[in-house]
Amino acid sequence: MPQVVRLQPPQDDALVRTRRRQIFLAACRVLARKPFHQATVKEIALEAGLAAGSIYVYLQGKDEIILLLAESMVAELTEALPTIRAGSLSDPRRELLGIMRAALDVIDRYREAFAVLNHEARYLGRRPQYRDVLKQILAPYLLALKDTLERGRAARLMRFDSMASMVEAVHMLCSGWAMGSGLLAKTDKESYWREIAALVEGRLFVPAAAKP
Amino acid sequence: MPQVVRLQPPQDDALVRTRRRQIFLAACRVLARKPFHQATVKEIALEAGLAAGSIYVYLQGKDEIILLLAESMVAELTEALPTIRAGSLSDPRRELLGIMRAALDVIDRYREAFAVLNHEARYLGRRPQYRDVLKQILAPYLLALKDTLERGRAARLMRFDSMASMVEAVHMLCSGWAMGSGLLAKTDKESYWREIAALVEGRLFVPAAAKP
Amino acid sequence: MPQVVRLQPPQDDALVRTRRRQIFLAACRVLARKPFHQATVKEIALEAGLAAGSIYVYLQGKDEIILLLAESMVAELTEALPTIRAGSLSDPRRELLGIMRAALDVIDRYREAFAVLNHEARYLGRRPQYRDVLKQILAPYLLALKDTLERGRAARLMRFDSMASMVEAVHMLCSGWAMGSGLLAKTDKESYWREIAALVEGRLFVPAAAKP
Amino acid sequence: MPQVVRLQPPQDDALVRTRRRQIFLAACRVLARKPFHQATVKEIALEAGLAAGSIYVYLQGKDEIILLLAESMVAELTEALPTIRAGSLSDPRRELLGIMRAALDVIDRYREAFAVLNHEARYLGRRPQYRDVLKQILAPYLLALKDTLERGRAARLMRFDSMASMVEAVHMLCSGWAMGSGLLAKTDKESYWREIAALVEGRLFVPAAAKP
DNA sequence: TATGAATGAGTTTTCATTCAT
DNA sequence: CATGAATGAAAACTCATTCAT
Repeated sequence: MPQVVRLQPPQDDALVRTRRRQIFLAACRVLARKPFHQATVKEIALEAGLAAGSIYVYLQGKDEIILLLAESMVAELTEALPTIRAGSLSDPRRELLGIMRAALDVIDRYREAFAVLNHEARYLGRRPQYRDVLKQILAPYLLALKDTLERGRAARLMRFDSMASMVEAVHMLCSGWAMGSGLLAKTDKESYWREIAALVEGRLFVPAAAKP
Repeated sequence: MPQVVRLQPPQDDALVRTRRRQIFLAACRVLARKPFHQATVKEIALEAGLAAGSIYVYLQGKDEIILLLAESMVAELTEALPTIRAGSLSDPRRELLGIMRAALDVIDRYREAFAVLNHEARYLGRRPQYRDVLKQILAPYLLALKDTLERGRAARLMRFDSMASMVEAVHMLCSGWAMGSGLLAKTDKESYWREIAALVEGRLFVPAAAKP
Repeated sequence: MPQVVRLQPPQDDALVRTRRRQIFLAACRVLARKPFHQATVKEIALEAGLAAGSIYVYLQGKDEIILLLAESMVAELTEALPTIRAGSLSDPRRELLGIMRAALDVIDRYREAFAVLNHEARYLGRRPQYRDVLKQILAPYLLALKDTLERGRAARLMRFDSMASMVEAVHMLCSGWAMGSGLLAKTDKESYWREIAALVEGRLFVPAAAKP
Repeated sequence: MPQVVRLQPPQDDALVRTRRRQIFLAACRVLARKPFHQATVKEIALEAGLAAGSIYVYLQGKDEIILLLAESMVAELTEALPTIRAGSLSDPRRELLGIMRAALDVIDRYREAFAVLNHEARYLGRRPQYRDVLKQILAPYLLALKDTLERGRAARLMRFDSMASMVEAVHMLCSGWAMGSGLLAKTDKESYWREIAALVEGRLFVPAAAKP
């Protein structure tokens, strides 16, 4: 599990996990109301049921809230992977759609916080000390995606040139949701999902008709 | 043209336009380096060749920089419309692709600033005093889009159920670029454009073959 | 006791009282040197032995310093009331003079700060959110005055038409001190007091000779 | 006429007087709405029908507005003196009451501005460069008062110990009006005047009955 | 661990004043 | 004389972070 390196890590036990979960959920609630830089550390701490200063026992600074968001969301996604794999009956196409749907669900669940994460990570990722940590956090999700795509190509069920741009495109499709559901109107998740699924099936999957 | 109401705006219109353009370009440069809330008003003013306080002669507060971004980008887009219409030979399909391409170009030109605009507008738009101004600023672009789509449907060249969701979807496709080109890797604009164009043609346009 | 409502006031009441007293005394010292709008919050904080930003733990903004002045002065006056009543032997005339003398003493003790309070309250009182708070703060003093005057009239020891204008007149006599002692010369408090006392006795009290 | 010493006085003619009068009246109107330090130079200039920077042709700085207030009010009072003297039939007692009534009228006419003048002059008067100018401006009024009082005493029509404290007391009575009419309620000018007149007659004038 | 008062660096914003036109 | 755009010093206020308890 991706764990941020700390000088004096708190006694890593259930308490830490509980507290970090509290903080994550509190941050999501607060960030649904106001942008990252208007949300104060104190506000998030209080929302999490902690005193203003106590957050620093579990986080080294405000920026780490961004990492915590990424970490927690990826964790939820990762937890769903075994079930998805089990339900895909070894068909990489089902598996891909399953992963994408799971990502969409997580993003939708923490819609506002995801938008914040997406925006802030852009800048955080430029600072060397965060760049690697971020990559590390995202790794489980990206690896799963890549693995599924690769198996799909190997089995001649999917077609595409570049793995990198493919992974990226899939991620963009998923996260486009969070963006679209912001500025303009209330998009319907299910109809958005149907669009995505159709797009993926049409352009990525090798047509079944081509196989006789 | 959307113009923010000011108590005592400077009189000289040409000067105001020049200065606001300077500030817009300066803001784009600064926002390419750091997020909105880390970019200080002073920094943007200096980048624009103005003294720290002088920005307040042309802007009522830091938030208005966001409005200025929207205003300036939409203005560039709007200026391109006549040419697009002229070149479309009255074919709404060509026109739609032209508008989308123009939007993509503007977004790509001010990539980082657009991402900031996109993110901050989400929060700005919640405050009533900004909501309407934002709508007003976006209106010329959205109206042109709507008009083109409507003519396309009337001429039985395009097909879709809801106008509103269509406008939204098109906008999402265009702006997805700015988001995607941020976090992960450097996407190639032309290949992204080909994806968009293919998607629009395939799902939105009435197939030519169906017409004989 | 009039207490300004705060979102998250510090919990420890004794500490709050101590700090607010420190700030009050510091403000008095600073306002003896310069007018309210030239006295910076930082200067008052430092004079109070606090860091620049710490004043905002106990005050919501600079304006509240005015409220703090009123609150503190009225509190000192109110504390003296029991002693005054005890020493007046149930004679409303003695009581009235006692209250007026106590007011004069408080005003003289914080002469400069009182002048500031008097001036600034004029403008603060126009803003609805402050108007009621100010009234609430002054209430204990005005009520005591009114009560004494009413008992004096009921006992046929004092004579006057309007209670409201009487309260006002008495207040003006007391606070005239702070104003008079400013611009022109150093007036002698005791001789000013003799004037006031003579005026009140002569025009307000029913002559003793009229009672046989 | 009291004139502030200036390095490069504007061509002293009717224009200067007109402009300074405009500025004075504008300042009175603005200061009726907000305190001195919230009233901007620009606002006063515009209210006077001048551009923001033009005020500096007639004033050396914002502080001089205070001097202008004093100068203008004293001038109005001084202009009334001949008429008062003419109507007093050489009776210093009538003359004193006339002067006081004239002062009360001026103060009432520019009530809010007078309160500002009264408050700010307290601090302005401490700075050496302003102290003497202020004295010079007030001189005509104070001298007239002193002269009348002295003639009253010489003619054995008035009685008092110290001339200085008498002048001061009279001034306090007059200006108490501006103060009293601020914080608490709307005092009636005429009833206030009757109080003053009675007070002066009772305690200052030699009783007519004592003369036979 | 947990607290929350204290800190002070950093930001936005205002506005008196200047000066080129 | 008149203008009003430009300036930049100064001030109020915020808040991430620390640390004694």
